[in-house]
Amino acid sequence: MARGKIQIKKIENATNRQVTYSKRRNGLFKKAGELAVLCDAKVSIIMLSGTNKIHEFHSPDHVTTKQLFDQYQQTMGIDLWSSHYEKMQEDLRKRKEINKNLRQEIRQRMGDSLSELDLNKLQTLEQDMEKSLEAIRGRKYKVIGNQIETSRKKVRNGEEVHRTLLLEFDAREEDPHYGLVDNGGDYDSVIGYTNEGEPRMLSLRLQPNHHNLASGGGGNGLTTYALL
Amino acid sequence: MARGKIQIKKIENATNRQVTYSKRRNGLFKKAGELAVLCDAKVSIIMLSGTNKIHEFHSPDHVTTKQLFDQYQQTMGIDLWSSHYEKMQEDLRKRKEINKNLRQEIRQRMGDSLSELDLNKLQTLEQDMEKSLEAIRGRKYKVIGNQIETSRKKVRNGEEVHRTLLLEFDAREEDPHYGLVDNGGDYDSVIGYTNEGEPRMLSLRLQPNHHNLASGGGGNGLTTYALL
DNA sequence: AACTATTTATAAGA
DNA sequence: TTCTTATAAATAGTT
Repeated sequence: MARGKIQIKKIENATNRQVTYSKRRNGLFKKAGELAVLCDAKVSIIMLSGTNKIHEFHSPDHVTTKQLFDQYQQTMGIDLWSSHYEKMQEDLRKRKEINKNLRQEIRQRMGDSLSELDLNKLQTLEQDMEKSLEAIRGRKYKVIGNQIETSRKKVRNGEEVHRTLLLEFDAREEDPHYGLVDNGGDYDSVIGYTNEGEPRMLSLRLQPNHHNLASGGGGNGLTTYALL
Repeated sequence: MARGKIQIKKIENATNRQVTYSKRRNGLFKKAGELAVLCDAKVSIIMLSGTNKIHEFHSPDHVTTKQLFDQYQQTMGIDLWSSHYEKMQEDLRKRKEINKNLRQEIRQRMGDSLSELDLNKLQTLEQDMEKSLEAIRGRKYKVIGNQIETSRKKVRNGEEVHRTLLLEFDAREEDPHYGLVDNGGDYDSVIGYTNEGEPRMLSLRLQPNHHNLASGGGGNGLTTYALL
């Protein structure tokens, strides 16, 4: 446009290109500003240079890019980020709906909000609940059973410990040198229980009832003791 | 800029302003296009005229406004709508969590996923369910009761209609000129039922049983008829 | 929308 | 970058 016409195609010389970019950018912004004033329009220009630098022009009404975008949307009557948003909003909507239904179902299963159910549905729900209640009771009994089993094992374990202890007592009586043996056994820990921090001591005398000792091999050699 | 310099201030003549807007807009867009090509830049112009019409220019790389905005954000390293977006995501997250919990609760109320409940919770749940089941049963019986009541009323209504009809038959027999009277009464409609489109006719003879006719005032004067 | 006198933008050089 | 300046391009007022 001056000192010779140029072809409108990419300027290969980088420096030259940069200079032209700068000059023409100024020109463009100046024109934009004039246009905005002359014609009472809002003009925004956003440019990304080849080196990814951003240059913006906004006529006084626009001030910020966000304002431009907001106004753009408002005027266009669309939501530009709806592509992002719409899916999200749809998801949100569905989830709200599901949520509502789940709550409703729970309420019905809790015995509220039954008025909207007809006889058939009530019948189904009742049967459903009976089945579920059965399952819960079953589970409860299973848990109780497990606990009984566990405590039974603990008791048995305790008994075992006692028996071992008593056998040892017996052994000591018969062979006193055992009295100094530290066999490292910690029976308290075996039954998961310690007297630690309990200064009170319980002393007791145990008297074996030997009525079963004769049963020999195979039998589990139960020995019971009576507390005196 | 031609045929006389102009002041850069709002053109008061509306037509003139509109013309200038159009001309200069074209000039601006042309310059923008040239700049984009010459300097390998991305240029977007968004204009809002005084009459709120939008005009846009995008160099080929930008194509859509959304792309421009996306690139703008990317290059600026900011997310203009993160405030919107983040709130939404947080909401979505919460709702998913609630949803999960609701489902879990329902599953437990349905008798599944009980393994994570201890005895205490099972006990509570069982009692809860019993109470709910009671409520459901109660509601069921109420619905059944209502249905019975409704059907009883329908039957009673039907009986009433029949009674009225039969009284009329009696009246006609005693005073034959009623035979031509169209009293507009449509008993079928009273019981919500029409024989319309049913060409078949049922003729029957009715014989009043007068055993209650003597009861006089106050009594509802019931008369029963036996079908012959 | 077309014309055109004039202003403005700007390419190349400094 | 900025200035200069010859020249291309844009455009205000007119038709």
